[in-house]
Amino acid sequence: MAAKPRPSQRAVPVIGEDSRAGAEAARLDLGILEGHLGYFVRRLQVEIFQQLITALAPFNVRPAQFSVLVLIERNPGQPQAAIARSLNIERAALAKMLHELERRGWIQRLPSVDDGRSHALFLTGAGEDALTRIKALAQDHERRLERRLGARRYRELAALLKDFG
Amino acid sequence: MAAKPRPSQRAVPVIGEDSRAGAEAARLDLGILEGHLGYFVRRLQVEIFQQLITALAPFNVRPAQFSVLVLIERNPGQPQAAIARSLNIERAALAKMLHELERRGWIQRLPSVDDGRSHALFLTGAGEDALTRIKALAQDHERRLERRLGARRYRELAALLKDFG
DNA sequence: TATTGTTATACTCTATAACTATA
DNA sequence: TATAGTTATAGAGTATAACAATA
Repeated sequence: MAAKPRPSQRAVPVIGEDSRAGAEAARLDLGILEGHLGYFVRRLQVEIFQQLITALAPFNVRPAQFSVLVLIERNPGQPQAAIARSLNIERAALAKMLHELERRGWIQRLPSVDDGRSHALFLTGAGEDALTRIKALAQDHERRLERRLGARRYRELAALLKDFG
Repeated sequence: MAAKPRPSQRAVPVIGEDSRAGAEAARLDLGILEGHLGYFVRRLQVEIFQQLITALAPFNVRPAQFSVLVLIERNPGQPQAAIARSLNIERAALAKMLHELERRGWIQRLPSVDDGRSHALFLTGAGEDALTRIKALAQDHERRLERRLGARRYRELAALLKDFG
């Protein structure tokens, strides 16, 4: 079928309500995607992470590494499994990540006194120093995001997302 | 340093306002992550996509493939670059994805009449049939998501995310 | 010169499975 | 038997660079 499909090449851009000056490229019709929350959540998440990665580039830290460092700082002595559960990271992935953070001299793994199987995680002094500066960069990023979204939208989004856990 | 770090193994779970019955595992203190919108956007996005992937599993379709099929259906004859731009997908990644969709017999690439470099994209009959059913599964998923978030929160989130473009 | 589609590479993430050592 | 940590693998997503054909 469709041996001779109509070449319905409509160069007419289907733009939505957003018709700013010099809209660079034609936006296509999103169809049913307009009704899918996940599409918009994904786009926002990608934009935020791209900017966060750029913001943390001076320390070559990825968002996931940042979140692990923060949890270790706030919950010293916890085993890997607890960190992994709290952040929804696979144990295997976390182990690899911790090797890298240990190689950089930012974290320590000490044998747990309670449980011979587990490691108690701590930041080193260098890790604390690095994280202090990384957190400052992350806060700058967050303030830029707040400006980008507008203070009201930022606040409402945060409230909606936080009380759904 | 920290030759003898205090074994501050506090098994006391730091739980927030969410103290449901049988809170399975101790939630750790998220620290500064509580103030980062990206953290919560990411968690929601991961949950939505995991459920969507499960919902679309009968057709072995990934979210990105789904969005490409929808855009081709709604914008027949468009070249690959237009799809890639609209969905924020790399041209190279889209080319690979289209090969797979073509292999399944869901899409066609015809030489563009306007531009010798580009391919005009169309769904095949089989592609239209598949997409009709895939969209139904996606809609079921969306209704589950709406129930999961609550109708009010779902509606407010959608409104906030859609008008930020 | 710039753009379209393509191939190739690399790196991250994610998901599994299998293994050890402990519980 | 279950759990903690490790290693290995495979798949998907993302980001680049390079190339041929065309504009």
